[in-house]
Amino acid sequence: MKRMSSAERRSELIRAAVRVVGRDGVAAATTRAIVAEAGMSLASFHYAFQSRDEMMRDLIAYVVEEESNAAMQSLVVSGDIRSTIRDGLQAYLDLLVQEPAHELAMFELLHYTLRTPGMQDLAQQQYLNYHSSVTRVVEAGARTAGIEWTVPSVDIARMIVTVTDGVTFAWLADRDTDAAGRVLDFAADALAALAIPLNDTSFSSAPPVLPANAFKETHR
Amino acid sequence: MKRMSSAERRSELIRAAVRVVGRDGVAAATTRAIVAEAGMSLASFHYAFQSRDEMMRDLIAYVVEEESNAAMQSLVVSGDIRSTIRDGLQAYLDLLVQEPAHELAMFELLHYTLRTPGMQDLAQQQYLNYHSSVTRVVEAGARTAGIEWTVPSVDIARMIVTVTDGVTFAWLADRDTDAAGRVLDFAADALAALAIPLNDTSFSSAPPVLPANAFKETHR
DNA sequence: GTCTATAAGGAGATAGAC
DNA sequence: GTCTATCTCCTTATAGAC
Repeated sequence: MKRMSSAERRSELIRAAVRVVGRDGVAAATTRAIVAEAGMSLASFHYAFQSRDEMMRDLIAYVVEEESNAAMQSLVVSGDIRSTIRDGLQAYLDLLVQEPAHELAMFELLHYTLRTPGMQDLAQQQYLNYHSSVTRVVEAGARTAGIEWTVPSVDIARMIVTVTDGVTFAWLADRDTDAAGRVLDFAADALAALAIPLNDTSFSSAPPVLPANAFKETHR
Repeated sequence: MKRMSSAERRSELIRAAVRVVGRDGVAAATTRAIVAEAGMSLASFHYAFQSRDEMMRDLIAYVVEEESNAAMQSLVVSGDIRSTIRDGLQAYLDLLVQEPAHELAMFELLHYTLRTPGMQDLAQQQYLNYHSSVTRVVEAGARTAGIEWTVPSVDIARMIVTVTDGVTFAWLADRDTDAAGRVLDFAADALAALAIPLNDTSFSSAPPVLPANAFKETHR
């Protein structure tokens, strides 16, 4: 294989590992499977990384970063707050149905961090990241829809993550998309009940502007 | 080791495997680890089971059955429906905090079924079981609390499972018990809003009786 | 029925030629 | 820097003595 810097090689290996994990799962992501996917020799792996665990740490940091970015780039405001929430949740469900292996892989990676000694901190970081990303989306959504949350937005975010995680797990098991949709209906109603319209007559008139879109993938 | 019937040996191996999976995870539950836990020789394993996968199938059927039973045996009615729901959810959270490895193991087993070819049906069965167990609890709870659900009870059950799964995952990652409690507060409010009091003047007077307790573990 | 010993293969990691 | 060949360990599964 041609020469490349250690950094290049690490990045190519990580991207190969992401594909293997997404397709076949964490357990199948052996060093051999990863180098085969990347078209490298086995020795190159250990030239770039000291160990498989070191690579896994980097891989997890990489995907968490990627997902947090994805969460921010898609909130389509659809009139009232209830529709906005419901559409955002639906967009996540669509994503899940379209690429189930990806969501399953994210759960498996979390399990890996929870089971691997010395990596619990990474698991905590992973959810801290999700929750703060979704919090930002929730706050942007409130401004755009002209509402105010009656509970802290970080709690709203946690509820959204709770619902998407729960729906994901059940759907992965039973593939009942209609039932998942009914749960999202319920969640959207319940969350919208925590919003109150901003009294926008108290100031001039211009409704609070700000982001044009954010939401959709919710997280992960 | 002393002689025992094949059935006995299978059951002892499964119980040993449950302990290993609960303590160290699915990946650590090798045939060697299991027979060591059970105090048997490696050959005994393959005398009782044709393969490790066959044992895993039996193990999963065993724990699913166990959990479904557990769900039914604890609903403490605490006055109104909102408190009943909240207390049931809290009991589940207490269980999670007390024995996190157990809940993590249940998720890992579901992943195992989702990833193992020819076992997807088991995953479906697993959730069908949970949902129907919780449905029965939800219906019993309605009768005891004298309310009626405004949506099918199987949907109520699915929402409860969604919330407990989602809360479990986030808690396993960040161990934020207070935040988990706030999500459960919200869930209890939202679910209680789907109940309407039964007009118990329409019949004689005796409120619908029935079970003395069911709930608490919710599922799993 | 139950054991010890071993087969057969896959894993992570490394040595050493180029 | 990159490769092939190999080391060592651990896995599931089986053969064959008792």
